[in-house]
Amino acid sequence: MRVSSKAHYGLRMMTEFARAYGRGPLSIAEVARIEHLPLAYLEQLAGQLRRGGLVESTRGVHGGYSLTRSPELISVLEVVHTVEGEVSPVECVSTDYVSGSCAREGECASRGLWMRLKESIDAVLRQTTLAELIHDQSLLEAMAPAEPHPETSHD
Amino acid sequence: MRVSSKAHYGLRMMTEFARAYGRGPLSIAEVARIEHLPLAYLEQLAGQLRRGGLVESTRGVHGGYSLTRSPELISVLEVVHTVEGEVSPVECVSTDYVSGSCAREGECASRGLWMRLKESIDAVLRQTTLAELIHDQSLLEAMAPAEPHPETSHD
DNA sequence: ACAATCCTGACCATGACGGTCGGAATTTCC
DNA sequence: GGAAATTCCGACCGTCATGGTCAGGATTGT
Repeated sequence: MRVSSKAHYGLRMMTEFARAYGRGPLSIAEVARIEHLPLAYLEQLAGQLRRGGLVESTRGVHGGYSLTRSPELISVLEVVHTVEGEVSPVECVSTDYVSGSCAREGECASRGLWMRLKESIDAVLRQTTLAELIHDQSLLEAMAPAEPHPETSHD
Repeated sequence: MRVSSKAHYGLRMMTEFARAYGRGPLSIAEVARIEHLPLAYLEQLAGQLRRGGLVESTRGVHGGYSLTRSPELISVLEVVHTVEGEVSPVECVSTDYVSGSCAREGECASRGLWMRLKESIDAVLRQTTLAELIHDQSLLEAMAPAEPHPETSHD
C-alpha cells in the first residue's frame, strides 16, 4: 500500500512544470537539477506524461516541457494515473474488471471494502491540484524562511 | 497503489476465523479448502497473525486457530498492519519516520498530500471490522441465493 | 503408535521497479 | 553549415519484494 517512486517522481516533475507555467518550456535537465532526480529516468516519465496529454514538448535548444493546462486544472489523480496506471487496491475493483472473472465474486466478503477504499483514495487525489501543491509549499516557505533545518541543508 | 495478495489472503483467512468464532479452532487446511488458497502459504500468514496477537493456535489433532477477540473488535486495519506492516504511501509519512531524514522535507510540496492520503486510507480500514465483513456477505447471499452467476461456477 | 496439526527456516522463481545507456531526431544559435 | 541543446526511443540491467514451495520438527488428541 504505497505510492511508487515513479508516481512520486512524476508528481515532483509536474510541480516543477506547474511552477514554470506561463514562462516557456522547462527542460528535464533543469528538473533533474532542482529536484535531484536522475535525468535519464525523468526522460522516461516525461514521455509518459506527454503521451498522456498532460504536458507538451518542445525540442531543440530552448526546448523542454510545459503543461497543456493550467495547474488548477490538473489533479494529482491524473498525474498518478498517467505514470502508474489506475490505482486499485485489488484487481476486482479496477474499472476494466470484467464481471465474473473472479470466481469468488459472489461470495467475496471484502469487495465492498476495497471499493470503498479505492473511492476514498481517488477522492483525496482528485481533490488536490498541482496549483494547490505549489501554493501550499510557498505558504510553508513564507512562514519559516529564517529557520532552515540544520539537517536538511543539502542533497 | 495496491493491496498485496498477502494482505488480501490474510484478510480472507481472518474472515474465516471470524465465521468460526465461538465454535472452536479452525485449521488452516479448512481455510485453504474453503478459500482456495495455497495451504503452505497460509501457514506463514497464520504465523504472522499469531505473533501479532490476532489469533491463537491450538496444536494437535483438532487444532487450528481462533480469534483472540470478538470479530466486532478486530478492524481490517489491524489485519493489514499485522501481515503487511504499516500502510504508508511514502516513507516520510510513516510513524517511525525520523524528522529530517528526507533532505527535501522543508521544501517538499507533496508531503501534506501524502499524509492526508494515509489518513484517509487508515480511516477506511479502521472503520471496518471483521464482523461487518461477514455480515455484509451474509446479506449479499441472502438477497441473491437463487441466481448464481454462470461464469463464477468453479475455482 | 499414528495421524493431524502447528511451527520453522530455507529455498526459489518471477516480475516490477528504479535506473542506465546509446543513439537518433529536431531545433536554435553562431 | 555545424555545434550544442534538447526531446525521443528502445534496449538493457541489477535488485528486491512477492508469492509460493518444501522438508522436517514439535505437539497433541485418539
